[in-house]
Amino acid sequence: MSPKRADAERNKTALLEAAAAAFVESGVDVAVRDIAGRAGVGVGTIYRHFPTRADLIVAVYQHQVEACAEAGPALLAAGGSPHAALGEWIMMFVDFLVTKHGLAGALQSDDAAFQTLHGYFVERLLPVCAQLLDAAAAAGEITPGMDPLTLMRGVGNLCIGAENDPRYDARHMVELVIKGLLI
Amino acid sequence: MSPKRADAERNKTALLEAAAAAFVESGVDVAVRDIAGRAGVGVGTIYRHFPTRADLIVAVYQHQVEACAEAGPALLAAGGSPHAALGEWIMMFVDFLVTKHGLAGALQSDDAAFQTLHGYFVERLLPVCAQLLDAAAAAGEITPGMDPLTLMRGVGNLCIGAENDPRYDARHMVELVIKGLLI
DNA sequence: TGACGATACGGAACGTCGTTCCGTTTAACA
DNA sequence: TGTTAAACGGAACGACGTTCCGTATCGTCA
Repeated sequence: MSPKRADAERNKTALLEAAAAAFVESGVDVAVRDIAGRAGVGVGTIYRHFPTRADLIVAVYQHQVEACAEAGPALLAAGGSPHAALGEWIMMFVDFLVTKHGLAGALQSDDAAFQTLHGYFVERLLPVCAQLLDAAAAAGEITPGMDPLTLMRGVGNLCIGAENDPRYDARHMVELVIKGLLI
Repeated sequence: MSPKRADAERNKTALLEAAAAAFVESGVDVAVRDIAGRAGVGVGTIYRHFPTRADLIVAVYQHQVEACAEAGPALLAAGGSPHAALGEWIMMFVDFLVTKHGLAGALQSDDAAFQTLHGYFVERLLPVCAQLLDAAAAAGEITPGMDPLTLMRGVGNLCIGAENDPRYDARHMVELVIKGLLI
């Protein structure tokens, strides 16, 4: 499964570090050549390790997405109300998204290359969101029937551009949504 | 003020029609050459009449934005509660946005060329939104202090991608926001 | 250790796009 | 109808994502 050759492994690591730095500095839409330059490799090497930009983005942020996914059940078990847990979890997701320049935008792009990215987030986080919604609905705190995908996509959309314009308060919008979920 | 030469006027009209058709078919991100081809002109002619893509988009949708702006005071004067008027007005805005492929996305783009577009929407619709918010706050229906720009941008963001994925219900998300505004 | 085959590398090359620029055309008017 | 200024068209340019292949390097085995 892991690459056989040592140089391949080295380049993959260098690319992940270079991409992470480039994403922070220039957003996830940074030019492929920039990432390759930072890592000291040719552009061909990028495409060999990460066939699409989405693969690279997923690899860079995998750990943080995983942490977010695991936080869901933990918040639910912490003892507060399910609706409060849902609210806190969503805010964690928002905090993650708004600090990644352009990630929220890439998440909703209809470009075929980003389907992998969208798919990964949905696959990993949607069940967590659904579990929190179910718990809150079972507790009679929110109106049942809220679609988890719509909620997650909506929250993701609300984060778009939040880092560019200080006048736009994405967190406030998300708080309105969470409040609007209540019975 | 109006162009002196008849061919210039003709081309401008042809471009507006071609752009409107192209936007419907391929979204507001359609290639410049496509629009020029539809209108039977060279690409240079596009840039002469509409220096930026935003100028063209604004020109195409100006009438509908104007209608939306004028609907605000009308809804307020119709006699219902201010919060209901605000909700209806926002839904009008949503109905407008979700039928224009990619317009919501372009609205929040941080590309400098789209500042004109963003600026036009803000300039024309923000005061209307502010008036509705003030009326609802004065009536004690919503918590005061909601920033109109945040609300408008948030609603616009919620509409992004709504036309591409039938599983995502942008209107439901906006309804949650409107409900969340209530005291 | 040295040579060989497989694997991975680098960057030139290609197509697409937005944008600019200028030689050519054409409308307006005297 | 001749003159002139305005407008036109599309070639040209640079940036970008992506592909491709000649070359370099790694791992292995005699």
